[in-house]
Amino acid sequence: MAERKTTWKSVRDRVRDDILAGRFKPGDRLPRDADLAETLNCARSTVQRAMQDLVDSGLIERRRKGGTHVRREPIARATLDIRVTRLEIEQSGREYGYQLISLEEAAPPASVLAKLGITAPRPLLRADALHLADGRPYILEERWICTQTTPEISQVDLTWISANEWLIKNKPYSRYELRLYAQKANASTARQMEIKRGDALFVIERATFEDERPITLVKSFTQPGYQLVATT
Amino acid sequence: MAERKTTWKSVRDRVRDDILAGRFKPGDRLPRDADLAETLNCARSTVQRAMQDLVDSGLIERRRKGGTHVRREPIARATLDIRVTRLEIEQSGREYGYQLISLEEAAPPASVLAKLGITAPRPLLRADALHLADGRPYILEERWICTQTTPEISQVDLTWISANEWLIKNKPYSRYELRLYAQKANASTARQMEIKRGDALFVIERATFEDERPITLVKSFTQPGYQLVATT
DNA sequence: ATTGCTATTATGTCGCTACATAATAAGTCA
DNA sequence: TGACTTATTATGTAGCGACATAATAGCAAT
Repeated sequence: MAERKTTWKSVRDRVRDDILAGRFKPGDRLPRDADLAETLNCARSTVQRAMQDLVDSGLIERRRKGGTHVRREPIARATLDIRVTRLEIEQSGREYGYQLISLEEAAPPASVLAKLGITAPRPLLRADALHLADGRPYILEERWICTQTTPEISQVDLTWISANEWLIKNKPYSRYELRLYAQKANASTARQMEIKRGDALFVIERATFEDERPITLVKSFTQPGYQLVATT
Repeated sequence: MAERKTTWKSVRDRVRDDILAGRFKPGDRLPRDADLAETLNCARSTVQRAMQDLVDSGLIERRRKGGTHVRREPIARATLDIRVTRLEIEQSGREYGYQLISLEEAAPPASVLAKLGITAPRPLLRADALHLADGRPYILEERWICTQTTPEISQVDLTWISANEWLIKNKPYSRYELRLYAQKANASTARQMEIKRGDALFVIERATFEDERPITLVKSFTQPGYQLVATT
């Protein structure tokens, strides 16, 4: 009899329901953890865990002494999983192919330096490559690699190994920044991806850092129709 | 003396560093929580919290009895915060404007029904609107609203209130699906957004549900140059 | 050999206590 | 009155113990 147990998730769901049902409105103050624990007949640590989860999901705000409040400005928070391109293709049942297009040391444009947080202009290694699914262009990547922080890359034969896979295995990062946007395909991109010039491309741009030191910046131009899906 | 304390975050960082530095390779098994707790001189619950965080960030996998392993296929996980358009504009210091373009009951295309999980074809309420920043088109939204699950919407004057804001305040959702992609502007979109036909638009498509019952599907066509930024 | 029960192992969850920390309010002394 | 100290309040973090649960291994009966 009685209910089986009070898990922190059930507490979270209950509080969330209260908020979503409007029993607590944006800006309202929620009961203290201790009180809630008593009414729900559980320990405060259980409530605390539930509340922390709601903070992470962006529904509430908590301040010491100030208490817990429903966020005034709700935000929708979603999680994106970005897989390695090879796996993304293989796991969808298609055959993966990789092709190095060019590899050279070059002076990056200011925008690239800015995104990597580099102040003094310096040449970087640029590697362009194509990921193929069943032999057809799937993602074109334009990559800038910091030779200063990753000198080992110069000894790797990127003709066969994707820089991405090498870096993932050999150069861990502690932080990264993602930028998502749309761009028209220019002449050379269109040619390499076998699409029409002017087609709308979804671009995933990722800059990785290790301890604030830049490692690499990669722009992935995806085939028209590509979608990134996220769920709550 | 001795070190001050062992926080679960310090444990997490330590384990993460071990993995990133290659002391544990993909697929390797990590020590049991209990052992780790002993060597680090802390409680198992502290280790457990640290490990759970690493699971959430996609670095490791845990299975009861099976133990903790470094994920073989690393995934990059990022969190996106999607704010209400009005706030996004206001917080960037620009003036927000809203304009209803059209409002009518219509038969949605199959793709819309599919994304909302509706099997039997039925008319939905369609509301198109424009969000303006400093008087210029910023986001064009094309929205389908389930009148069956949200009949109250028909009594709201959407000429002045954005359907988005009304729904957020009055119709909570428990789950949503996000789709991000790029699309060429067609003639009418281009006209409404005051851009050129064929321009590459970044599209944010969101379907919200309450308890698996569909509420609304909205496609937000963003002004060229729009970027979505996520950080770890 | 196959099925079924039991033991083992490692993680998952929860309660309780204790102390830390941040924010604020109240009080105190010059 | 103003600056400093102290108390209060509510959340944050950690420890420890206990039991739950899932996955596996081992053993036993047929």
